[in-house]
Amino acid sequence: MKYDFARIEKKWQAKWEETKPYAAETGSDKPKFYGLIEFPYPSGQGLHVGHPRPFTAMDIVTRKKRMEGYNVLFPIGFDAFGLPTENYAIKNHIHPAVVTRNNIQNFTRQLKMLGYGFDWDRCVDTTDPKYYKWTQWIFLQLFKKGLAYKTTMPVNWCTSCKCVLANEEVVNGVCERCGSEVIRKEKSQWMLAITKYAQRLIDDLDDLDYIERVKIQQKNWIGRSTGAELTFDTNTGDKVTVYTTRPDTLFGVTYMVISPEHPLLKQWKDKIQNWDEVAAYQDAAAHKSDFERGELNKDKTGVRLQGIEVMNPATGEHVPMFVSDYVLMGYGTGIVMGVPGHDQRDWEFATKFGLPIIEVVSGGDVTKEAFVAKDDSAIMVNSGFLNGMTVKEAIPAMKKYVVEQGWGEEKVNYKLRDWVFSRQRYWGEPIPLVNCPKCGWVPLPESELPLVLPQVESYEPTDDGESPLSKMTDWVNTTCPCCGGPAKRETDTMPQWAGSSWYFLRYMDPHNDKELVSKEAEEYWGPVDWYNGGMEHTTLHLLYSRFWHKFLYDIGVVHTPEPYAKRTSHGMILGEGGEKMSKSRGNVVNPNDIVDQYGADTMRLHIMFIGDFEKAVTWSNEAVKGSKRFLDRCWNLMDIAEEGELSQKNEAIIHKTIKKVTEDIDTLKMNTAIAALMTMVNEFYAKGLTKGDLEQLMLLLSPFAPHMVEEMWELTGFAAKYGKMAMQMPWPSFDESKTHEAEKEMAVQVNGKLRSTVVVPADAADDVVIAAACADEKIKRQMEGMELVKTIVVKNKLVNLILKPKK
RNA sequence: GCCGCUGUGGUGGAAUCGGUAGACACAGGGGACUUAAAAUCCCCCGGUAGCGAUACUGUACGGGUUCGAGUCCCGUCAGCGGCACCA
Repeated sequence: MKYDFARIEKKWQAKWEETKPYAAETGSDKPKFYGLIEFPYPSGQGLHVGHPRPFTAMDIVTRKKRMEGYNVLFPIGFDAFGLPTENYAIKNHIHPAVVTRNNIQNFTRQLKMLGYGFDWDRCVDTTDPKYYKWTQWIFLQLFKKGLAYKTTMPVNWCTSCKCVLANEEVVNGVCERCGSEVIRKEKSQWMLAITKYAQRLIDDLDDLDYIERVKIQQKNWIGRSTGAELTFDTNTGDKVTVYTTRPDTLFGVTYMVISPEHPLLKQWKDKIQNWDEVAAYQDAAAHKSDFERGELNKDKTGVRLQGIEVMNPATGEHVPMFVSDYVLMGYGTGIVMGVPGHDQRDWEFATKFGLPIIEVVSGGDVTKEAFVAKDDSAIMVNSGFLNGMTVKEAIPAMKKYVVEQGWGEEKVNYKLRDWVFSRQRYWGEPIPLVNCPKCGWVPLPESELPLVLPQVESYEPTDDGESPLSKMTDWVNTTCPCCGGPAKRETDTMPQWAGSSWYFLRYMDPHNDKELVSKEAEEYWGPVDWYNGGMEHTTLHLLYSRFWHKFLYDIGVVHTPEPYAKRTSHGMILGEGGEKMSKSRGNVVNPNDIVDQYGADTMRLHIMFIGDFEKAVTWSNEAVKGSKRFLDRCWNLMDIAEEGELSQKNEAIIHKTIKKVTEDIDTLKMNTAIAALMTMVNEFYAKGLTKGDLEQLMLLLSPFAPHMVEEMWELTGFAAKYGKMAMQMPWPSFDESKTHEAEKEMAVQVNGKLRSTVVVPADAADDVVIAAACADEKIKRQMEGMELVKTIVVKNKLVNLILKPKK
């Protein structure tokens, strides 16, 4: 009989739909396993070939876990708020909710076509008011705890999306999503105080089973640095405070620099003799985009503040002060001390403005460039009491001294900024706050949640940077929940990242209308045991959701401080030619086409076989045939399998393969697991097999090719025999002692070079192996005129004979 | 500039703790079956020399450690990813 994948896949998908073998049971006595994949954004293009890679991998992991006796939660949902849908809606004059519904339907159909074992009854949709009620609820809790605040600040503004962006959404100075220029704009925005959690977000990484590069990238993004804040006296009577990681270089300070945005400048307006010049510089800086301002190798610019002088407490000397845009307002104090001898930026600035350069750490030539010591054993010079110390000694010594003298204090800084949380767009969760002229910002009572997104005529972004909701006067004008007086609703919406920051909790208890998640369900399922997703979300979704989860932990909603016990990441699928798949390149592969031509099981198998899961791989339509061929060969084994239990002749290969597949699935080495299965099948063809042998193959193959295996399971009578589907059987176990062959082929080396091989009994004693090696014809020839001076035997692997010419 | 990762046949990729480099596939070549094609089955497939046994050589490059290095150490080059005027 031919392997008719189209008929078989349809048949089993219908059966699974009906009998729900993937339903997770909250509270079951079995050990739980919660496997999670990043829920997709339901775009209009439908499923991309990139989606099945992580989905299939986690599907295989969870199918194996079920067979190992776990109560598995493997859910799916849709992260459906966001700009592409909104832009499509604007262009085609269809409501975004309608677009979203259609896209979700399409995605659902495609995901079911691939045979994933999702518990569909737990499906969530972030745009469903029953879902975003709780997104809004979490925001209100953040607001009540003072972690959501509104402030006016320069923000990233995408000129094309007409919307603010979080720092994490700006890549190389352009919008992460549309690639348009991002400029800085003063706007009043809702912010979330993620920086309050910076230290915990670093510290708690230590105990998590995340792949190392994710941890490193998160730590770099949070960017912790330790140093000191130093306060200097000025001739105006005001004090200025700087942050430095190198207080030991205080004796080398020859000037100070203040950021153009610093409020102190305005305060000094009357004291700065060249105010007009300074104001002009401030104005110019304000008109530069972040990209222009941050451009590499750019000339240092600045203006000296005439009339302002700062005293260096270490030397008692007065140094000039400048305004320059190389100092950022958002980091440290917005003022830095200039140490041109030992900071390249300061050196460039000092050189340009003719400022003195003092060497305080020896080892370089500060007349040519700043000397930044690579290790901390360089010696301090020209630095009073620090002279002769190494940098390593000088830093703590100076910190201590600074504190004793009352000049400043030790300080930790982070590059992480608070999260800009409002967006001037329609298709997002409304922020459930009301602005009352008397009471200020007032939260909506929780009983009034969800605050449903109103129907509007036009959801186009406005040129004045206000949300489309602002034009809905009926909706905007409301009464204050606090005093009952007239008040206005917040018209900005939440960013795309809001709904995805907690969705994994909703899966645990998706239909609860009383709570975000019940205590019982959360304590049973939490935390997620294994979360796989893309590297591109490391500093966005992954960091944001860890932050929200920690907050929910603090207010007692969840029982663990971290949401995900384990995090792995998959590589991208590239188009033919090794380029990123894109419509414009015309190299996009649609999973539909592969499924139509070869079937879902081939698609699943191939996307796992294609290469190392963590690395990027190039898609090749040609190579798919190999995976189909393998499934055909598995199918055809039914014709040659003889009656009988597990056979003696195949025992070793079967146990070896069970071991390999079991271990490889746990470490996501799906490609080598499949290679091992191929090797076993090749051996079955060479040696013949029994139905008992075939049974083991079917069980091992079941997570990879579930449709075909169930059909084979039925045809070979095992379904009737056990009264279960293959996927419901226990995972095969192996006996370590049976994984070894009775005889081993061992390599024989002479002076480290391979010269021959010999076959000896497994685990043969060293002298037996050496004797066998010396008896080998090829080795005998090598040994002529030589004497054996040493032997090295590696059990079951090789023997190395060290020969020397006879005297 | 800083941090991290990766360099293996024509191609995708395998190689526990340092132990037979190229598993498993794709492509290619040869053969069987067939009127023919597809499918299937068998054989070959890093390079050089040789009919062959075999020998030499080979994991980006240059050194080193070791009985033995794709794997460890030092240096160089190339590519990828992240961060980037963060004081």
